[in-house]
Amino acid sequence: MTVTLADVAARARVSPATVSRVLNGNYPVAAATRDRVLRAVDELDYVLNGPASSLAAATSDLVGILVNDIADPFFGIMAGAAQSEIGGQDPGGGAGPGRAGSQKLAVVCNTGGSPERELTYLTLLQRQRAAAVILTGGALEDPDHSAAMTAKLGRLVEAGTRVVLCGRPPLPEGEAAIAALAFDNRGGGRRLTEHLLALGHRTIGYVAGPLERTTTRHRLEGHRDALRAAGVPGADDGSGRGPLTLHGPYTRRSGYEATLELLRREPGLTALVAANDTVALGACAAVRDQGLRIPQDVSVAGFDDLPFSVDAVPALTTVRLPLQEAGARAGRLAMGTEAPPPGGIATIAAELMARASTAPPRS
Amino acid sequence: MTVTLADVAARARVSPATVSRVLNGNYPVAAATRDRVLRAVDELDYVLNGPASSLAAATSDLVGILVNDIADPFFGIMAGAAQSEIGGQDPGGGAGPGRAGSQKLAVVCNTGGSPERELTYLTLLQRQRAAAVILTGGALEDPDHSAAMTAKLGRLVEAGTRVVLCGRPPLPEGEAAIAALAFDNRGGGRRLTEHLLALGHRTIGYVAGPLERTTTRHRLEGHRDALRAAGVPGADDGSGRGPLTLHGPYTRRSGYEATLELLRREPGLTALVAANDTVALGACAAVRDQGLRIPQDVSVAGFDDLPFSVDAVPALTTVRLPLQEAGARAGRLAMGTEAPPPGGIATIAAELMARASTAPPRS
DNA sequence: CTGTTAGCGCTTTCAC
DNA sequence: GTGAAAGCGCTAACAG
Repeated sequence: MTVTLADVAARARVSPATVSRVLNGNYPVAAATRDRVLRAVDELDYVLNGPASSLAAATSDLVGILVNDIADPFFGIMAGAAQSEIGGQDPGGGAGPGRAGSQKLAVVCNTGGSPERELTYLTLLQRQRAAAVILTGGALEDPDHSAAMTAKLGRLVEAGTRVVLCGRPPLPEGEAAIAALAFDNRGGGRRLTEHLLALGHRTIGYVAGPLERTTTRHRLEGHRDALRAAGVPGADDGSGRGPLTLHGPYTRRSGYEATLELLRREPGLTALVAANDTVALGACAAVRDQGLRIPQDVSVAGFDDLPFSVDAVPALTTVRLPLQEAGARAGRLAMGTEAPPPGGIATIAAELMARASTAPPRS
Repeated sequence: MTVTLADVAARARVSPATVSRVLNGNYPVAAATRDRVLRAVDELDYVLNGPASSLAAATSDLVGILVNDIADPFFGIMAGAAQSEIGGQDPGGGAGPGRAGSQKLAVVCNTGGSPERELTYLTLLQRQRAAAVILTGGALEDPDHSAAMTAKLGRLVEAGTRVVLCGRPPLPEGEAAIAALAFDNRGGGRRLTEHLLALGHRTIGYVAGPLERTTTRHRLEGHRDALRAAGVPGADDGSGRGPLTLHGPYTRRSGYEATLELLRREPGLTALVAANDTVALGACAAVRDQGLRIPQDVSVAGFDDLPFSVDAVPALTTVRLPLQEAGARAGRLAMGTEAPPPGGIATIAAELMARASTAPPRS
């Protein structure tokens, strides 16, 4: 029923091996022969059988990109940039319908933040003998899950799959073969709070991300570092959860509700730091709904500098993460077209974007 | 080196065939045998070889979801919902590390709006013998590309791949086997403009999406329909491009620049309709930068009702599309767990969300 | 530069 | 309920 490589070979009056060589373009073939083969491919509308080819070659052209939330532009931007580097080039050499050169198939897999699904996707990709896997965004810090991840990634590496971490800290046990592009969440968090402190704020609420996520912890630590350095007390009770810190998912709703609660607990609050820009938007809405003005009554800051943040009213003070660049670099690392950073680890700087949503406190 | 099914069979003292049957669970196997096999799988940390299995079975468990822009939540929301339906269930039966039941691998492919990449991805998925393909968002209306798409999708269907359109109108030549979930962009566009007309606006600018996209055309047609029905002239010069209509990509920047231009051309503008919410945000920024107030001086409206729209200041009037529901339904159609709509085509309603960014004109 | 020959690891009749 | 055997369609040595 379906056309096979043998059919093409017959029509082009060459051996299957030759057709394979033409298609893979990784072997010298006479121009005349190649043309004949290519013509046969087009005439028969032949499409390579991926599974068969992967089986024989023991590798596939699948590259998996794991994201925690595909509906969040934070991940979409990184994934899109990575995908462009991987599968974005023009199909090589004026390809006809049947061919697609040595194209890799970059695909994004949405874990929804679930550790089980993360592992499941890795198994599925391992099953497909994926050429590479990119893990984006913060990791869960649960020891069991960490161990399972380390083991699974180790097996992938062993099987020849390239593994790249993008916006995620290196594995605890530091598999050397795994390149990591880590965001400086801690430094960014610190600079953001320093900015607030410099403006004169002393009572600062913090709407943090979900517990046990590296991203959450690092941003929070940066915040606490700044507070401590300035000798501002009260934000840390030693448990890592100050009375002015509330945890929740990376959603607008979480920002809204946590802000209401924080404002209730501490009416003297003059500034609010959110886990990210989306949460900050919710926080802004809550502040406003309480009849307070931003930034006159309460300053609000986010993190990530997603595209919509500059359009918030007032424009959101935040910390810019070069998501596009990081994603692209991860894509190149996955393709092997860029050398891994020294030590396998690169820290990517986070830049403070001071805008209109923060100002000196009222009094 | 890597563990194969034969290794498992040897360890469990059964034949490879039996292991295969246990793993696929689609055949009677004695409980004792099954346990022995499962134990061997866990002990050896066996992972099925996807390509080999796909080759032998002539199908794979890959499901492709094509999106125009993965960084746009419009697509992220649909893709995430679809992916949940497809690969989101718990791995069947307390699966150990090696197994992943009959899990499908739902993957999203970012075309970036490029017709070539769209075709390339379809070829790549065809190559992998994908179980299903979901195409989301508006289609390009170029006749050549349409023909190529129709041909390629026809071939996919022929090869047993289920094809679902989500938020995309049915193919011109209407392949019966392709289910289509189409948004009522036209009706939504019409109701939005009717709302503006009812408020008293007569000079309405329109920042449209890219040319030759079904989504762009349908929304614009709805707008024109409403104008025509109300007897408002000037917005249509018969070419389908009124002087108050400007086309551009679905970006904030496009909204910003087009709005500046529109305001320059027609200072008497009292309302502005944008291609979508993202564009509307850019439009708002431009209006504001011109020293005009929203909605007192100029009303602004978007389309899609993305999550951030309600947080815009003022909250954005827009048209809500049930992206989540549509994506989930597309996922179920792709899995075959939901019956296709009668005739293979369902039109999904678009609901007007009148909010604070629109109000009666000044004078 | 091209053809021949073995498999790659799994599924699936067909027997038992 | 289980085993044996025959491919699935391609790639990759080897020859020539």
